[in-house]
Amino acid sequence: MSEIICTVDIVLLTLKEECLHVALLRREHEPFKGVLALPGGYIHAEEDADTHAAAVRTLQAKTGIASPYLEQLATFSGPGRDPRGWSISISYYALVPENLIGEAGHPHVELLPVERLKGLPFDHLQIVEAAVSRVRNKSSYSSLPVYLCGEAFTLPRLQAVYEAVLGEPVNKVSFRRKIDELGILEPIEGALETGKANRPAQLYRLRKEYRDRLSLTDRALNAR
Amino acid sequence: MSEIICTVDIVLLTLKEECLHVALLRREHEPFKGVLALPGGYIHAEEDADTHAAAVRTLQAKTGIASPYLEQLATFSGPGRDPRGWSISISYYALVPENLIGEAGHPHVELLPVERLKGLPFDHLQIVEAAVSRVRNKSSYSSLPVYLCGEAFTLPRLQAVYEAVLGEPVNKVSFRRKIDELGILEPIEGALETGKANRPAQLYRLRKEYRDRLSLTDRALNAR
DNA sequence: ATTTGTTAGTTGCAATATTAAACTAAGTTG
DNA sequence: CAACTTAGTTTAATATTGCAACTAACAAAT
Repeated sequence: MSEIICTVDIVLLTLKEECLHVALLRREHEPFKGVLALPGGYIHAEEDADTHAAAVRTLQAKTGIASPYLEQLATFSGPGRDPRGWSISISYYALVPENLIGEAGHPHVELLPVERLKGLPFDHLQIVEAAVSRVRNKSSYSSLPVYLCGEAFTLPRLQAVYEAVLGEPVNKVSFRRKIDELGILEPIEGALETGKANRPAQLYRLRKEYRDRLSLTDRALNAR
Repeated sequence: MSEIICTVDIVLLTLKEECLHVALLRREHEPFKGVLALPGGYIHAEEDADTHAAAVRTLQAKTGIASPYLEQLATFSGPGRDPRGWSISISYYALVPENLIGEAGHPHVELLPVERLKGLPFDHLQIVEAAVSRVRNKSSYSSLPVYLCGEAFTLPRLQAVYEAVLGEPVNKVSFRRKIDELGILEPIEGALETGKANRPAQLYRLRKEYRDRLSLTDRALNAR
């Protein structure tokens, strides 16, 4: 009955040079040994409390990155996607600030722009595309992109992050109003981003209660 | 490695007496023999092209219903959800008009209101709640609820369906404008809903290109 | 045949939301 | 200290929404 191969795959996304990048690793074993692929691995029934735990464990083991925003994306399946046989991949996506990959991430993690990816094994291209599409969609009516920022950031920076994810400019006044309505940010008292040749910007941080919870709006931030 | 139990479960939803109902069946085998549960079953690796095909097959076999709007919901997993061992349920949700369950559906299908469900085995309550929540959310910015209507329906009827799903009244003028913008409907030439003691309403049908594709708006139909 | 009641479908307008453009604020650089 | 640059706010125009009132078209009652 169940000679089904059960795995998890993680689409770890970050913003690098104002473009979404996905973290890939060279496979250590066959099939596709040496080929760049999504971090993933078998579910360990003895050890994992559920597939989310399997994804957390796998991401930590393969990339060194712990507890980012991690959400289930979808399950991909079929007899052809893995040459070893009928397989299931419960895929997750994660968003992290770029510096976190440099600091906590293993040195062999490679970041590639999500546009014009090619040569990915299995159905990993399809999985990445689904993740990017999900992130773009969700970003237009939620606080999702804040997870691409670090601890502290300015509103102009956050706006640039939204614009990079959405792929289009957004109105400054509307953006600030929507972010205000989301109620997710708090100003860091007395902390300004100085050093640049202009008026310094207020630094903000994510409120504690939204560290791993999204905030949603009913009106989109952009025009989609 | 893989003594993992792989199943699909389907949350088949319909509108009955203006309330969302879920289709349940009494389990024929242990565990939970005789208890009302979601239609579901093992993935057949020899036979199924993927989990979507497994869901279609299972739904057809257990309820007699073929090719409704069927979409993947999420994957539920863990050692405790099924007493037989570490298991995975790739769950799907489907929307059908009520009469379809009466006609094509097997006679032992039971429809229960999704509110105040209790006594469901496994984590089926959680799965139903996730499905209902997804449907409510998606309905506010898409054409999803049309799949709860039959072949032909009037705009006032469709509005009542939206209101039942969303759980709140929607503005008539705005509703009609949004539905018009969705571009999913075409009037059935010369077909009016007669017989009632008032002006007859125009009958509409879903355009061919949207029979299994949603149409989305960026502005919600309601206030959420 | 005409009036009454009821719901379908539209129109006009007031209230609300969005956005562009202009403005003020506050720093660095030359 | 004038020039420049970006932060953040204000104002006004534009677009969207939603209420209320309207006309339309039927059946049932008179």
